[in-house]
Amino acid sequence: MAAERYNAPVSEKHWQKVWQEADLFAASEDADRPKAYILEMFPYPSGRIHVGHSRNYTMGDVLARYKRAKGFNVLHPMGWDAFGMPAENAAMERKVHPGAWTNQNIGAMRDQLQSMGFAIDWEREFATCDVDYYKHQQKLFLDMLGTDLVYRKSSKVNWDPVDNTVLANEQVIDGCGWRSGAPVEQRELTQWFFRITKYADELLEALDGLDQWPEKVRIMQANWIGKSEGATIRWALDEDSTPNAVKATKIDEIEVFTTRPDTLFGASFLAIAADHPIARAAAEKNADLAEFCEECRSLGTSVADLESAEKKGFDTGIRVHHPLDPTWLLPVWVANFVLMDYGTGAIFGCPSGDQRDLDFARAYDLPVTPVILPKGEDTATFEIGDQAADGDGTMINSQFLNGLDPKAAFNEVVSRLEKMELGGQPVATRKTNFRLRDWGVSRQRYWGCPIPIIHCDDCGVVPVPDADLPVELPSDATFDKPGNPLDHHPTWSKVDCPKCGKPARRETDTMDTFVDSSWYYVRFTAPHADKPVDAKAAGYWLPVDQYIGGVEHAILHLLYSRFFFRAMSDSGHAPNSGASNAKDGRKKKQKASAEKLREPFAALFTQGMVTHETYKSSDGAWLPPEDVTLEGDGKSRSAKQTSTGEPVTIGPIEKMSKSKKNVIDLDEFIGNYGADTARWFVLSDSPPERDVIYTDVGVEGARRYVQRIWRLIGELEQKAAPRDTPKPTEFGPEATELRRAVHKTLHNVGRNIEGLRFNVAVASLYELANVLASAVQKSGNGHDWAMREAAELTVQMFAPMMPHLAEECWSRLGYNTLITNQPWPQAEAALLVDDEITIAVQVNGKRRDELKIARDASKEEVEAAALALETIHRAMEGRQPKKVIVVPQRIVNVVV
RNA sequence: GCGGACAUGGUGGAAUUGGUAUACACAACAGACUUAAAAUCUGUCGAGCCUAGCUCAUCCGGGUUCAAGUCCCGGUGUCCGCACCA
Repeated sequence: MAAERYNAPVSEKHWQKVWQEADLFAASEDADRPKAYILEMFPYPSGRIHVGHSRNYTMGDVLARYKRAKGFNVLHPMGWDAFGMPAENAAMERKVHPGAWTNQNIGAMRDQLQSMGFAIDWEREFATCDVDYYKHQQKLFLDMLGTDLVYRKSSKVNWDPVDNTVLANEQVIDGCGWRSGAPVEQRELTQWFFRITKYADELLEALDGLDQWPEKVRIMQANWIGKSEGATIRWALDEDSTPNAVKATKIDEIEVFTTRPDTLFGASFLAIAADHPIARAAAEKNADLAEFCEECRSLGTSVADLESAEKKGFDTGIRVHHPLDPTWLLPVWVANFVLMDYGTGAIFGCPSGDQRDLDFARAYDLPVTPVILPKGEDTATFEIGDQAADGDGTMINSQFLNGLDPKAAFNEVVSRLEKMELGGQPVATRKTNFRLRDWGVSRQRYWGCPIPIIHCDDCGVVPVPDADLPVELPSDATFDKPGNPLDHHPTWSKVDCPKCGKPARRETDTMDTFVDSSWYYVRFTAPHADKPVDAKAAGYWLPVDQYIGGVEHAILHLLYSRFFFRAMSDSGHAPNSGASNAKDGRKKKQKASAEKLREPFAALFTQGMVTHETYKSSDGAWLPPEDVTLEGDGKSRSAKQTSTGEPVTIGPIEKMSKSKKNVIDLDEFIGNYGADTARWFVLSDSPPERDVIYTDVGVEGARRYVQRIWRLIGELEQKAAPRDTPKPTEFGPEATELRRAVHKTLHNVGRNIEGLRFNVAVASLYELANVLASAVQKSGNGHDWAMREAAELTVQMFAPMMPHLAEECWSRLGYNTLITNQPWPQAEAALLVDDEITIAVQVNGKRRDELKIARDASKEEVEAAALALETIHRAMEGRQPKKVIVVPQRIVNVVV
């Protein structure tokens, strides 16, 4: 028989060409077939695709090919999230235009994706930096502005005083600018915002309906939205301690938001943000306070930095009156952990009931009064140590609240405060607060979608008229100095006011790239339409049936998209419900509600990353794996640099990233092993939602399987019955055994692909290969027919995962059709169940033996058979069974 | 700091969701084929012991249950997100 090796590079090129010429993956609306929109999060064109990236596209591709075989009309597009900072950095460092750099990267990465043999409709490809894409985005922006979903307000940015430029959080390292090293300041800029908070409740409520999303993502989003029921409480400033600078502002109270008004009698201080108006005013005449506020501001705008910094405060000297006891004065502190953006920018601290407040009180020697007595504690002996009592209990030391539980106390105290007045207004008001903030989208950068606005001295903010769209980026910008190139451009921003005709200025800020990725999945449904959304196409394809991407997008990208999709609908860009698919039963049910289709992604899957060891040379530079030679194994492993022979430090296993150089380039990989091996490898072993570690030996295993299957199919083909041999009416035991294994595997592979458990599908195909290997040695009644069936079904099973190899095998089996066009085979139900099964028999929960018995044996029969076992008797040691638990087809447990 | 996850042999992991723990793969070891190597094939492979068998093992400590890798409570460790990275 032909023992030649499968030549992957040659075959793969061939079949890719065949598919392309047959135009197999072009999608079009077809109301007669159920649709499946499979989408992987589109990539940022960073330059090269590495094996890490290829994993989620492979998963999507397997699903797309599988759904196609199941008869679905599949949309599986690809595009580029092409705006963003790396292109601008490249422009500064290498003097290439961001557009040129980006397009070059896109070209290279498209080639790489195509060499993986993905079943993508390339006709629909676009990049978000294409004018034809972002002009529609400008239209969406304007329509949202028209429906009050967009507005301007002042907001803080990280400012590098040396480079005179705005810094992203990732460009701030230990409070200093990444290029200049200068301490970062905060600056207020007027910026554009999307009113995502308008949808806070809806976005939260709708999470319940996303039952095909991972629970953890829904929880994270719910926490991010952070709905909390509480109250605002107003505290009057004590006149004697209030400095004149504060009095001059006419502010005579501090409003705090709290979720725990019940602990009001445990209050020992108020803490306000460094940017609170009172803090600002007080700092004017207090140099020490001003310095402290400045210190708070130098922490930057990142919440993570703020909250993990040491908790610090500064006593302003100002005192406030307790709302329920005007003679009780509390100090007002400025604290670095209070955020101006959240609530009212002021809190009251109850140290006994909140760990952070307690730590703060202990550090600054503020009083600690317990107000909640935990269950099981005694009033007389209860004391707060270094643990706050933040649980349930009974109110104490709280006057009229004593004896109530916290929930009742909450209502009691708020009701009372609502009736009290301060300056003619109620002292307290019930309030629902959200942690979610409006989405600031202004970026002081060149490489993004221009915000289509004109600023006129007379008319103010003027939207660019539709007829003047698109506002295109100038191609002749310069990148030799820091700051926004659009600001530096000599002429671009100069424009006449569309209203009054006088000279005016264009907005030079561009949009956050998250805007680009918030609606690309809609655009894929009609990428060449002359409006942003073709309502009919969108109505047919949406929602995305399976969205696949990294967990790192669990909150921002996905929440922004959920918002943006709603905002599009509410500003006149809704998908047309009438276009929805009538033939699909499931769709029919959705049709009624499709009119208010609000969720863009019906199902979400978050896949893990591909990781790799990192290597560092003696001078601390990262080294790519191809320049590292490994020696020994286990504890004695060592490495040296191939090119220099210098010793190399083996670092931790980390996510493949360009910056650490621990990437395996896809081209190189495909050149060595072929696309199918790459596909098989990234699907193997690790569950798809978990990280997979790249190792050469793991790849070898995948490569061996490719060759092994190729050989096995060849051997089976040689010994099998000719094509179209009629199915025998009877099969011998060998043939039946083989057929059972094949059909069971078929059942499992389908089930596991559908559940995206690719590693399990792969394992069952490995198992099947072992069965096939022994089957080729056997013969018997009907066995040659069973071998042909086995060969054909096996090839069909792995076709979604290794499509090139499958085509090659299919043609070797004598077909001149494409396996890519074959329907998914149906497993024979009768072969899936065994007549006789093996169940375990336990005594007192310990397995002592197993029992072979007819599948449909009754409980009594199973029990009798189990008790008759000699081993069970021995294990019972003469004791009488107290109880015998029989779980049909599972287990018997004898309790003695 | 806050929020979310994860932890099973030397290694990646499986376990029909509470029912025979360690499927499948990798590595290792032994053997077959070969002048030799590669490739391929076969076998062994959680630990311990008084080895026809028994005991102990799913990060650590408790609990629920006839039965726990799976559920509950308390720890430890690792990873991810935290709003201008994409």
